[in-house]
Amino acid sequence: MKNPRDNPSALLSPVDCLSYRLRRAARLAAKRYDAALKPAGIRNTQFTLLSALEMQGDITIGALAKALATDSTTLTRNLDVLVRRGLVENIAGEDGRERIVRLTSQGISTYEAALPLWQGAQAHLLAAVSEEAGMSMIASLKEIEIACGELP
Amino acid sequence: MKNPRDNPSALLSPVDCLSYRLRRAARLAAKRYDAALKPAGIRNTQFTLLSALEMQGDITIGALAKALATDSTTLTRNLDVLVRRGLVENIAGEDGRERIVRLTSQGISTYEAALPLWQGAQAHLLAAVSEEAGMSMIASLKEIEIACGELP
DNA sequence: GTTAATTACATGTATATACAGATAATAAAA
DNA sequence: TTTTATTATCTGTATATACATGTAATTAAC
Repeated sequence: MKNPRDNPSALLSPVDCLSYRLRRAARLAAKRYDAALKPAGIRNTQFTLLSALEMQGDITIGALAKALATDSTTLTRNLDVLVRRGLVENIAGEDGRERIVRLTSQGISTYEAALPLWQGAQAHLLAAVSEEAGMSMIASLKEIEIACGELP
Repeated sequence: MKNPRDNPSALLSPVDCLSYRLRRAARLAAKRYDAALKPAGIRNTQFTLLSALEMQGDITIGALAKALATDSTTLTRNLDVLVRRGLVENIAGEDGRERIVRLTSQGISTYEAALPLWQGAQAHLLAAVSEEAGMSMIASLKEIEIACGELP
């Protein structure tokens, strides 16, 4: 019985709800990363935005939202926080409807200060879990995303 | 190279941030469960609360917060929503500081209406992922929680 | 070329989340 | 027993999240 389809009842109790377990693990993990990133003055969610902007360069809200699989209205407000703090700036795009965002020099500095802190937290956590929950974990999470993304 | 410790650099790029991947997967999963639970008029987060109350019976905020690994202040407000909707009620405990919560009859009805909807979503998702991302997934998530919980 | 449809983003509203600090009640200490 | 400490919960504040809807700009239709 290697496949859950062979024994679906095994995970059909609400305590094993995939959404609940993901949410719960995400909450706890967020705390650890937040603690590690504290010296840089940002949260793990903000680190994700900074790293995405650092990699992608100038990008519109819509494109970034798609890349991060998040709602664009959420992204708008999350970015506003970083703009207020001077880590991100807006630029006018060719298309008057678009809002192009990029890191400021302060945003780059903050990201560079945060990167080793993040790496420490990531390495620490990966070292604490088994292989099953390490390398394969990320792959499994992506698999879940695909399964969730079947609907529009 | 079966253990991530043997090749830590593999997951040391922010796109593979465990916190980010968990958050992202949790967001997408939540959408699916929310859609499935819509006919019952509750969200997946609220379903978790109802199911916990259904199983635990009368319980204080603090005890429930510990069981759900959530902040008690968060729980206070999340429960308030359900109290406003008449699904949960408060009772005075022996200890004047405690607030004991329990399902109302309407809360029980809602839970019973939601349960098969939830089971459908859970079964659908489990059927869509491989064994690696199914049964072992939950175990891996719990392992991550343990790794995250090392600190107070 | 003016009108209609689409697109990109912002706003209103609501929930989820948690830290810091406040409040009230119980327990411990003196 | 009065004071002090602890405990349980709530409130203030801030971020994260997304749906429904609004607005402005671009494109397509006519």
